[in-house]
Amino acid sequence: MSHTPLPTLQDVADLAAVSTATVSRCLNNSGHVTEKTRLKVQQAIQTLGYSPNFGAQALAAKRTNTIGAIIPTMENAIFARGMQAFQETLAENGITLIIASCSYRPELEEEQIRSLVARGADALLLIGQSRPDATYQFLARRNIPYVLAWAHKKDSEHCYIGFDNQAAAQTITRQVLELGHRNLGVIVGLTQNNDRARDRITGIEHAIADHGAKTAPLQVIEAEYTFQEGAKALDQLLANPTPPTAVICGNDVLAVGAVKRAKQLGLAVPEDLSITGFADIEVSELIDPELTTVHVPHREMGIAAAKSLIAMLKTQTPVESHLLETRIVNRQSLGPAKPH
Amino acid sequence: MSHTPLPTLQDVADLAAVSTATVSRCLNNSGHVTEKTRLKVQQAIQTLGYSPNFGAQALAAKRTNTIGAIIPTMENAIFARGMQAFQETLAENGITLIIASCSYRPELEEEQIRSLVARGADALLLIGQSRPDATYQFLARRNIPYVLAWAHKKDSEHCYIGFDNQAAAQTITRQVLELGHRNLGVIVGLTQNNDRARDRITGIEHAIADHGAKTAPLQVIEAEYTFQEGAKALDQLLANPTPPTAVICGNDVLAVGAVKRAKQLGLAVPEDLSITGFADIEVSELIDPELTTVHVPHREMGIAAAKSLIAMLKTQTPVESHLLETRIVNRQSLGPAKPH
DNA sequence: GCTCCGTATGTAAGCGCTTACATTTTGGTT
DNA sequence: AACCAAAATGTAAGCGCTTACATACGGAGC
Repeated sequence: MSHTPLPTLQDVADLAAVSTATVSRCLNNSGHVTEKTRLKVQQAIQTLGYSPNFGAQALAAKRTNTIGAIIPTMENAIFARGMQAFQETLAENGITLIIASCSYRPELEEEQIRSLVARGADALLLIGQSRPDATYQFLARRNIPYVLAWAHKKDSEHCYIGFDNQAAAQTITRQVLELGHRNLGVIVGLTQNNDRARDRITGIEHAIADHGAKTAPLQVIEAEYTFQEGAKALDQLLANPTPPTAVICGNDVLAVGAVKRAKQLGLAVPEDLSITGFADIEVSELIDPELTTVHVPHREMGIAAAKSLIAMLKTQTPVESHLLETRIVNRQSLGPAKPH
Repeated sequence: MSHTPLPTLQDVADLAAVSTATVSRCLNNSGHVTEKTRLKVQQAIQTLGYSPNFGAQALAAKRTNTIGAIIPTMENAIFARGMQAFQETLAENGITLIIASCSYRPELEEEQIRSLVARGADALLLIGQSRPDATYQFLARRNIPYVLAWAHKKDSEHCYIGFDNQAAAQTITRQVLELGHRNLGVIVGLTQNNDRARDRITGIEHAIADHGAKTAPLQVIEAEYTFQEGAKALDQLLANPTPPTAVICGNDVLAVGAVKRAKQLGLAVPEDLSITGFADIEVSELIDPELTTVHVPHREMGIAAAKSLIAMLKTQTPVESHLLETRIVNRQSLGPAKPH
């Protein structure tokens, strides 16, 4: 299979009998072109099957119309729906998304950030805030706009597009306490490099402090975000001489794993043990009993993040943070504490 | 925040007191550079914080080190693990992955293919084979290598990296028949634009024909790949005056939805109704009873696809198809037919 | 009809890299 | 010490676009 070289802008210009500048102006509809010539050019593009060369465009225009996102994981559904919406919104605006994942490893995230920037990403979406100052400086140095999603912090220098993890955890914990539970267990992601997980623990602690009732000491287990780890964590919690009557999970994946394990152990959920989740991803409705969890506005968040980034790119100025609301979805896995 | 312009290759060359050609050779380690000068250059790159300009690199080298993948959906986990492995393997070879999804819509896929190529994808991964000739011609015209994953066809002009959907479906169906089931239902994805789904149905039909036993007419329901649709499809199947005793699903998501629905309806799985899946994704072990399903070598497939594409790019010649094995994972959702 | 001005179009200079080809250096031979 | 091939390095011509600036054009106002 031989191939004639692909047509270039020049070829189009020649065929349409105009200059390359005019063709370029048509392509980027940057105005100042008569309808008549626009048509001529369009015609030429059609017949040649022309399509601009990406590299040349990027080099000359100093932008790639590419936005990068680095998420902790693609393996489970936590970020899937949000990213989908993010992508769709970008696509509507002619921007391509490149996703990388970093397995919750900060040094890998750092590497991915550099790689995406080297790849020409015009802007970035990052998850949460905890990363070295050097990284933020790097982005500032290159003048790369970014938003931090899945979290929120008031009066920050960064642009957050997310929700208040602490408040959300606090709310669901309050509800658990109001149902009479006084011995709580917590299963949460590895807090080492995960500010969201830490915030959720803080929220739980605050709820307990605020409520005032005398409670057993809080038992916290950290676990990787897999069903299996959620199950193992539950085992640990139950090994305690006074096991909790309610387990608050920092994540639906963990919660669902815990529910499954509880059932295997012959515990009725929520009669013998209440379990709550966080995120409201699809599986939470799959498991029996269905999960009572914190609903996170995945799609809204993705859409808002895309819009903010696009605005930043257009105006070259920072954009306000955007706080989204979470709410409790009451399904079946949370019930009143057994009277003793 | 002002910024001095980013350092260029020339700056590095100046600082290291060599020519730009030498720096470029270091960067692409294309040999012919003394260790001593390599070190000098490395040094200069370090102190300047230099990073190559993507557009310029792409323009000059006529390649972007980018590979595109267009998958039907990111919303559920069907392709997640395979894509993760694909990505990792590409990354090891310095190649960036851009993923797009097309929601099982062919016209959208077409658009995405063009868009990824326009963005400079050097090669593509596509799912299955069914798409217009024009699309394949487009790729040939641009000389873009591609592989078709998640499927396999002997003696094809295309390079397949996948498994035999028909054979796999046939095998699990045989097992169902051997357990005495004579009235089978099928829940499968929308076959309209999904050759894998069609192949699986064919496999089921062949198994029945081969087995020879007298069976009730096969009832096939098509459904979108969501838990809810799987549940609805089961309802339809059970509405039949002689409902099936075993339901073969073309997909774990559908199967899991069906299992959940069966339990809601008070049917014991597999005592009252057997249900099988296809894909062996994470949720299949989550549901109770755990799903008996067809295990698909997700990661191997992703890795093989990456390697093939890389080889094609390097040698500029086609690469052999690669058939991967599936196997049945016997868990709990398939049991013997009730004697009547 | 002439001037003036706003709008449409053309000209051409890069953008920062890769690479074919030319040139210099190196080190082993005689 | 002179010679020569092989290896290392340098030179410079693009790659295909965008865009600042220059120019051409065409209608309004006098």
